[in-house]
Amino acid sequence: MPKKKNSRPRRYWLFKSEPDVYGIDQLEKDGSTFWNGVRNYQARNLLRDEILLDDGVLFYHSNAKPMAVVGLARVCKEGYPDQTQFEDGGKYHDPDSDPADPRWYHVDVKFVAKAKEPLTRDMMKAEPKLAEMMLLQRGSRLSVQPVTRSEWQTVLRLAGMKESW
DNA sequence: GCCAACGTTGGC
DNA sequence: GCCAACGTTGGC
Repeated sequence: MPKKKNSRPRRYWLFKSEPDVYGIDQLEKDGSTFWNGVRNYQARNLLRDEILLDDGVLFYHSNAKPMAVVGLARVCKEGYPDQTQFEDGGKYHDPDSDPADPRWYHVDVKFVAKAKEPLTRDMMKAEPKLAEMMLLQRGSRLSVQPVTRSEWQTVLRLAGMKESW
């Protein structure tokens, strides 16, 4: 069972998405979306237990030209079961997941802002303050990952974005 | 519980 | 298109 969610200072995250599948423009148009289809336990634990209402989300385009942080979102609904795991024949169907104890969770995020210019991976790599960022580490594949407050502030500054909530 | 084989992610 | 790094699966 999910542990009790205590109130705590806002935390920061980076969500990866392939723009061909779901990009920042689509999020801007939709206003908000559920971040579904994550099938990795480490990411699941974050989505279910750690990522809370009003947390900040950097929207990153992976497998794209350019690879970049392209916008800002915020969590508008905390972890709840991803229904696509129960859709028979669906792409995200997991026949081993028990509806009484769902295996996969997701959150909803709301569009906040688009970067004035995409903050490219190359630009991020050139910034010493971001050297420790998980995104930039070799072999880092987690699609939902934590970002430190200092990294968050640096990224926002470089991308010309402001928190507006 | 180990680990080889396999599948996927995602930068290059 | 390649392939390194990871995660998962399944035989033993």
